[in-house]
Amino acid sequence: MITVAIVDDHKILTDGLQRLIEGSGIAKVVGVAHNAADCRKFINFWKPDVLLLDVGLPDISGVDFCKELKERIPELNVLALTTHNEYSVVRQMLENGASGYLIKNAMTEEVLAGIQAVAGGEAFLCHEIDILMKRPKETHIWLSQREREMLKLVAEGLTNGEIADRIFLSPETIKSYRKNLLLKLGAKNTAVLVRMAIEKKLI
Amino acid sequence: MITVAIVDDHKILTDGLQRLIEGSGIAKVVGVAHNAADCRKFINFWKPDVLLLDVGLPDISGVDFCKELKERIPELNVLALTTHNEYSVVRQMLENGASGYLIKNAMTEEVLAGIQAVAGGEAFLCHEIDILMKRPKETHIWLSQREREMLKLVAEGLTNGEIADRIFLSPETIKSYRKNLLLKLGAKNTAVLVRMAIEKKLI
DNA sequence: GATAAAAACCCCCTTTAGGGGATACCAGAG
DNA sequence: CTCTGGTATCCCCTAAAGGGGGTTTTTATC
Repeated sequence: MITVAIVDDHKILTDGLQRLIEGSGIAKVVGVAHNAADCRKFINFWKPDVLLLDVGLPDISGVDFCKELKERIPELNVLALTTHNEYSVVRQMLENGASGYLIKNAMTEEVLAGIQAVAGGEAFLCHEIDILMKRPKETHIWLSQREREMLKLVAEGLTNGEIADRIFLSPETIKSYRKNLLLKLGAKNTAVLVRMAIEKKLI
Repeated sequence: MITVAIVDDHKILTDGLQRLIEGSGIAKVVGVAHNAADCRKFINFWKPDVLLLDVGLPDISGVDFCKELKERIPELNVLALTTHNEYSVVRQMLENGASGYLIKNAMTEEVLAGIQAVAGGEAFLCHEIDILMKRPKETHIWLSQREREMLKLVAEGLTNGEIADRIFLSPETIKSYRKNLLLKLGAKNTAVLVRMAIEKKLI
């Protein structure tokens, strides 16, 4: 019997999910948490084969939390469970140690398939995400570290001069990065840039 | 026995919710849809006492769909079920005919309490939303129709001149509205304005 | 009938952003 | 060893945004 722990702030979902998993007969739920803090407390007690981890937790970004957990418990199998079907989020989660990725509008059977696969050490992507990741690279927007950093600061409302002071670069450099971001994302101006950055979950 | 229909694109959630409701003994699920189109097709066949309606549907805005349903079937009791705990969303849903409002991280018992209340013709807000709506008006941001329209256009990346052409006003008027929006939301510039507009779900 | 918003308009002036270039260094892939 | 991508820099010039005022009319509320 596979042991599963669930971390998600939506109590209605965790409740339903628990019934669903236990009703399946292939796994049992050994723990549930609604935030990262509780998960940290109990993870060593639960010792689950699979951790179903929501990326939209209230107290920490899912990407950071996944990284933290994998550093502390390298043998833990993390199965991401989110509403985001954005390339950038999936990629960041997988890069930070997630073994699988499910979106919340996936089929119920996919949850069980995901749990079985991940518990067995395999990777697992739900159908929709699998399709998404197989699309040609050109259709995805991917930014370098610096560009993402720049985008965050722009979205915080800093001017080129302020960003320059903050990260010790020339204001002209910031200007160039900014122009490049507009080009890469196909944005007309800062307003659209910020909107796209949020929509595509780049920041 | 109360009859309930569920409209939510997250299949995992609808599945779990169905088990949860039917396990409670107070209500039974007579229909499930994962988008607005299917809901439109079956709503007259289901004739539910309560419609659990997700605000984040893929094919239409929850506010618009709620309005549409209440116009077609005025006696329908809509119980909104969403992830948004923003004043503006709750207010718009209630103004457009929702009888109750639940957030997805509410307690399981609140779902059942909400269904019972709404089926009995009463209004229902889950605890967190109730607290939110009772907060003094000053702590909420509320924009006029025109201001919201303006905010949408700004977030689309239109310049003052372009907005002026679009809605047949003077560019100077747009400028004034824009200044006022920055003031009202406490935003430093357009970047922050757009970010706040999205975060607070004002657009 | 007063009061208070919302809606629409106008001027001046400074700062910032955006469009168009160009150059240089470094690291890793082929 | 070349070639690409990331990083960092600079210049010119125009367009747009932002900060500071101000006025009028309509419409809803008390």
